[in-house]
Amino acid sequence: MASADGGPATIETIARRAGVSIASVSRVLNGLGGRPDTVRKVQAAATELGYVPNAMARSLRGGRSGQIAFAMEDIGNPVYVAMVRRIQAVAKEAGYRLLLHSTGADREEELRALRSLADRHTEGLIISPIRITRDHLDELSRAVAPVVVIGSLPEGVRLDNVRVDSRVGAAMAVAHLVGIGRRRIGFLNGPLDTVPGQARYKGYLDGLATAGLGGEELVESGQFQTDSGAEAAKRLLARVPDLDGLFCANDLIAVGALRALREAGRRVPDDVAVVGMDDTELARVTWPTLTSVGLGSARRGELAAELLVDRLGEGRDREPRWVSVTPELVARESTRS
Amino acid sequence: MASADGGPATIETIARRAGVSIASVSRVLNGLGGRPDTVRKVQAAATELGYVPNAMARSLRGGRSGQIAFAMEDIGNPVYVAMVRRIQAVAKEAGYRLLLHSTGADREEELRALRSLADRHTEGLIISPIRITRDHLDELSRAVAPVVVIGSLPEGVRLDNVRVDSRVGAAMAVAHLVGIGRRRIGFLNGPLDTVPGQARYKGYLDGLATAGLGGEELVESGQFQTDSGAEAAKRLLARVPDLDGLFCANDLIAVGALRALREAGRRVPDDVAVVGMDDTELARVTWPTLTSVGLGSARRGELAAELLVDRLGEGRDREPRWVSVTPELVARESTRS
DNA sequence: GCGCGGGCTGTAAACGTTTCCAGAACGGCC
DNA sequence: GGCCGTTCTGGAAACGTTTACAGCCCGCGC
Repeated sequence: MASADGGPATIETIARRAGVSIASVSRVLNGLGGRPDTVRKVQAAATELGYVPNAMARSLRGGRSGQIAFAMEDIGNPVYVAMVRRIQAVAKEAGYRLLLHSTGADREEELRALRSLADRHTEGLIISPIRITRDHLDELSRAVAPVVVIGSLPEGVRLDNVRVDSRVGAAMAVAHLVGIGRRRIGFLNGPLDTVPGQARYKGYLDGLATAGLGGEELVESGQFQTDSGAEAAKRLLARVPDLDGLFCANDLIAVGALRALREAGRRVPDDVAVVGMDDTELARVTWPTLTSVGLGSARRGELAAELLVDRLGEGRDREPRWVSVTPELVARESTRS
Repeated sequence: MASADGGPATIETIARRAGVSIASVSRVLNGLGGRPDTVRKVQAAATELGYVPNAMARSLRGGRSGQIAFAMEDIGNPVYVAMVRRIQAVAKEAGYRLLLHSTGADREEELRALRSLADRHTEGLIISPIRITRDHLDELSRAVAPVVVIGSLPEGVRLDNVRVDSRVGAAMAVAHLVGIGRRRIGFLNGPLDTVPGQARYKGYLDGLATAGLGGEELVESGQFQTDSGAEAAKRLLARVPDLDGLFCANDLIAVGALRALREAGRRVPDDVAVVGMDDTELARVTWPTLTSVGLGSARRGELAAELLVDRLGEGRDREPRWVSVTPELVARESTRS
């Protein structure tokens, strides 16, 4: 139990009570040896006083805060939930606490996260930016502590990086739709000026070209969100009444599309087959359940966390490492033929 | 730009370059006056050196870490997403960072969160425990820094608290089902040994009693999760083939139930009308969209954060405050008559 | 011209640790 | 019993801030 005498116990309090020096207290509490009876006395005093080390003082001296951070766009997107879970697990395993920044894709917020590296609050950062500008990269490379990026980086950037080829993933989605006999395949995308928006758009074109369906782009863009997806779907249906396949740039958009299709009286998959992307928990929950291209979000989170933890320990000076994960299509009811 | 000379700039570096003492540097940087030319010199030096104050040193001296934490059961549950969003907003507004603990309802994990109060890492904690034992309360009341509980507390506990009467909410759900003519109303609950499990169960009974339908309990219990909800629904259907209304203790369970009902060939709402609870984003995404009893999760998060921030500032010594939010039923397709 | 008050300034202490260093205690060996 | 090597110990410095305190300089009023 904590003693009543002026604030929480410190090593000094313990030292006095045990009749030893603060240096000995510190050593015993950190398991660095000591004579058996010294150890006993110190431990007794510590538990009697309900001692808890002051993390701030420890960090100040040791230069380690024991915290890492993950900056993502939006905690509401289930794709990040999967990442956070695994990052959390790896971080905890390695003795780090996890700080979460939900940036809303706001540049200012991302900078706040970077700044907490500079103020020593946070020892390392995992960031998953959806827009990457030259500016961005400069900031990130100049950061005073290790940064791991989840998402594709331009060639030559010297940062640890976990990526997935979502262009290939998008092409897989189109190929799957073609494989079940669809020919008028639309694409609901997020903003084109984002990294994933670009990659998935290119993959969609790749897929059409491979199937010999090129030449006509049935594309609508919006945000990577449900409501926006529903609206985009409505616009596309109005433009292309004989649509029979639909690829959506993420599961949230797909969920919106399913709703819009239903409201327009189209049956899924009979009239229009739908494929989402990210393979989040949502895909198992909709009706019909949603075929989706998994981009290994849990795995990416895990890899990123491992890279970061490694760089904070052993791998302090190793070369930047680029790791990648391969997309995988999970077929469900929305494309049953 | 940071200077190359041995590590990041400190007030000492600045002091040397500006030709003043570290005390003056500190004062200028904190806006505590100084002669105009001193101020100018210090500010110039600080920006030239790209100075960022070391948060650990500052916390050590000032006793403030600028961090608060939120401990919840599972980041995957959308009900917490809503809370986190608002807590985040309030915290940021008041100049605090938010640390998230996903405890998995594990006692050990909750204790870890409490311990980070003791080690001064975190200045205050918002916790939403689903099980509350005497033990729990003792720990919480004994915490060395302010704690706000989201969830109902027994009488007499001296802790800030934000609550919602989910018993009344559950009764509302049943009343709504009765109102559209349902008579064989089932209930899919989470674990009975949790606070929400208890309250919702009682509310279900209240609802039946009010409608004169008491006497027969069509209840199945499981976890507060989708898959568990689907299984519970299956069991209930097997037992009660003529079920025509179903109240689920949260939206995740309801989503599972919708799936199970569909697989069993029951139409919603024609054969079985369904009501969920929490009114999460999921409710707008399912098909049919889900009628759900909202428990003001965003509002509860916001209130809790405000209580905590207040207690960390002005309200240091005020009496514990209990705030409550009223449930609200949002009717959607799953109970359209 | 002198004394006085007010603003600035610098020195130093404090926050609670960890760790370097020199010296003390101890055990074993001849 | 003396010497040596090992193990353990306590004093003190260091981490980077903030802040109490005392001294300085300045301008003002008499």
